[in-house]
Amino acid sequence: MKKVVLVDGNNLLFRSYYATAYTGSIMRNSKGFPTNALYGFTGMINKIIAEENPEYMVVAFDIGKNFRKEKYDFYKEGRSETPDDLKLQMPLAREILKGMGIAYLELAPYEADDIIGTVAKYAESDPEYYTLIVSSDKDLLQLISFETEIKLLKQTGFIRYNEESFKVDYGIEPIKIIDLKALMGDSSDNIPGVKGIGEKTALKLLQEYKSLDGIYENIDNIKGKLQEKLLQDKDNAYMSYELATIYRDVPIDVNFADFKYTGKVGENLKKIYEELEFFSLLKNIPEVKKEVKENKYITVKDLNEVELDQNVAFYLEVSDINYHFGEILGLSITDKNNTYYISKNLVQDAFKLMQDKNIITYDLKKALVVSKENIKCDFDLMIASYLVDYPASDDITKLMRIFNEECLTYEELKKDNFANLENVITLKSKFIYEYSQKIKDEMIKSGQEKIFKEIEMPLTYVLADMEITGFKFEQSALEDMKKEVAEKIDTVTKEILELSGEDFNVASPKQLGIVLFEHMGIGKSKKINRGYKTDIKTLQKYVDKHPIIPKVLEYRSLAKLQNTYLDGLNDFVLNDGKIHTIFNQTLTRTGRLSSMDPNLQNIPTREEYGKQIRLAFVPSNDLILSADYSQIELRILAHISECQELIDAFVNDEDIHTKVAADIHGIPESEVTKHMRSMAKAVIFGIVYGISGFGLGENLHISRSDANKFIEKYYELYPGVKNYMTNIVKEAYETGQVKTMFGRIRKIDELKDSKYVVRTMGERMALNTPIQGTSADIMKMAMIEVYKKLKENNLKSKMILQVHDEIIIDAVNEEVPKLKELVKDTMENVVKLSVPLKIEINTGINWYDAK
DNA sequence: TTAATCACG
DNA sequence: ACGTACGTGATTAAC
Repeated sequence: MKKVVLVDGNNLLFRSYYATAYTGSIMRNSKGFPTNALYGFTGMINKIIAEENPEYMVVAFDIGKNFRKEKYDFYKEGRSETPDDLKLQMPLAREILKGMGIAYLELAPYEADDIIGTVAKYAESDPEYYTLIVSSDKDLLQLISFETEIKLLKQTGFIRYNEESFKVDYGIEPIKIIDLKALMGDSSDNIPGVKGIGEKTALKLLQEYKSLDGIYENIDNIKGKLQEKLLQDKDNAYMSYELATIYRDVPIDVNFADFKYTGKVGENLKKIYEELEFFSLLKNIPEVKKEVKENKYITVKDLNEVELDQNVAFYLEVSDINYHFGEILGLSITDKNNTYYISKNLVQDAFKLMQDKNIITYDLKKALVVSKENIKCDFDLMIASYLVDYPASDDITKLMRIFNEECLTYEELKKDNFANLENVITLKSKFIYEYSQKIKDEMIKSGQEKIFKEIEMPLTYVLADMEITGFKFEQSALEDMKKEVAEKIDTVTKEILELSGEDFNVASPKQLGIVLFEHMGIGKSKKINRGYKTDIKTLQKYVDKHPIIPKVLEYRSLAKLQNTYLDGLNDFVLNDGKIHTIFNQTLTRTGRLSSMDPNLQNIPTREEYGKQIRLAFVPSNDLILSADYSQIELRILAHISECQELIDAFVNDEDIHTKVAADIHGIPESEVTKHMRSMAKAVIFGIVYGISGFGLGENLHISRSDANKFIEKYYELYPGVKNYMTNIVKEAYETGQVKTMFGRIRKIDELKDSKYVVRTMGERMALNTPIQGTSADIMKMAMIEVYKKLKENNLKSKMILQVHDEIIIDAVNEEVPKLKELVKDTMENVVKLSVPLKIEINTGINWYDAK
């Protein structure tokens, strides 16, 4: 016997909706889309599957006009209109079922009941099937038969009726539910029945006279008021009979093969759950094993048998996303004739085989770092993709997806313990071979070939070397600090709990907000999503209000130090005693690098205490040398805006902030106070970011109008800057993009957005990107030059880090004088602007001292 | 998974 | 009336 489960879909949706809607606020996703009915619906469907384990399953829905309503327009009258929030969710219920691989049926003008009745009828005609109907609607009880059962859902739990148990409970045949309804009516459907007869009387009558007909045939045997009522409403009774009868001949195709439930989940289910933010359900989706694509390749046994064409693409797979921790798993090479799979023991030799070829790949830096081979490659598809705005993730399959080239993602590949390695990497090298020319053409067409050839590709080699070299990290240098911080956190936590008079998690912004702003009533704070805002800026306002505030601030900074740096960095120290970061060369929208695992570009320096983390960053040679560009972004602003006043100031090596302060106040530089200088500094930085009067006011704790005056004055004094800002934004709107001095492009789609906030953000990006991006370009060029000269001069000192406007060199003592000269000269002269570039160099026995 | 917070240029 | 400074990464709590 095969089990067919028929579900009343509408019933489930309504139940789920009203189960939570009564509170007034229903569950929605972050976009405000209602999700309560769908959440309950999906949960119930899952529960039915788990409890019933169906072989066949169909969910039926009401849709369109209703033939009962057409005939009797009072039918279901008085029922309140389906709420919009529920209507919105209905189509998605169908989508979820599709995703779950469950069949559904709907056909106007029939109701879900009729469809269920029809399918059940088909099932009854075939002895192979037996049916279970799931609903909370008692009307459906009329469908119970020897082959059909009902799981009648109750507020909590359910009652399961078969023919026998139904008879025991009701004392009538299931089909007599119709007669019962004809007598007692149904207020929810506005079926009249016989006035004055309820369930009890109706059942008594039916037990005695078997049916509605039986009752009227024996009407003379019924006495008094009851007879009167029955005669009075006879027409209504028969009409109600008709309305209550489920129509079991709905013209639908009933093919049980279509209803087969396999448990196989469709790919879109994940997307729907993500969209609805059903994270708990997401976790329970059985992993869809993608079909492994048919793919021809040669598994290489002996490299001597491989004859490669001059143009080759390769892809190297590594066992960990953080390739410093991974090992080579295998290599694939594609040329115009073949694709080869090369197992890991042959990889090093395979690179030798490719030595004199024209090589292309994806993620050259990874290959350089992991193989330690000197691979001469002049086209990295990852970098070209980055420049023309294709996905340039460390997982090439994101890019492949764009071109509909299906391939297991790295995560999927790894989850399976790399079982499909050969297939996957051969697909990847083939993809690189086939698509590189197209993306290269787009890159050249965009005018970024120079950036690609002269900056990004050479830089890859420099970064690979820096990553391989690493930064020596002396954990022991932090031992005392670690102990001290742990003790301080302990004390401060106790103090905070004592001052507040309650026990809570200080690290929880939500709990902290409640304690400070509700229980202690320290002040007001902006309400955000999950509670009160408790960031530094907010807390700072009340720093003198209550002694708990400075303690919380202290706790925060100590916890940060401990978690991120004192404890966090240790995980990244390899056996060589060094930290090897990964520079992401294809991530930022401005052209900057980023650093991760760990991020070495955000090691503390602003606060003296945190700065001591840098004591642990030591040379593996003799000294740490730091070379940083002084005010490079402002110099670039002066250059591209052609603002003569600013250019002159830089040419004359003036203190730019003092000069601006003096200009704004109309006083000689000698009279500029510290305060005036720092205000001017904030204004200047604000300008570079495209600040508003409001923002500057917030920042400087001055009124908005005063801030506006500052900005106005600034524009008046430096009209070139104002001019630049106007023009660059105009250009950005016209072309949809901005460029750096060296032609790096950033598309700014935000400018096309309909929302004002988004557009103004786009304008600020347009303003800032040419400045930040040009600075990034200059730094990259400088790094390439410095690297080249270190090699040319056979110096053993090594560049190990870049922090946007600063490079760090692990220096050999006797090379330091030469090094200082070489680095300063190279970095200052890497490009010629209308203002000089200025380098400051410091050295020390660790990173802390090199300042 | 996302939000809040905080570290850097 | 709106909503308010560019570019990043790591950690924790909350959902």
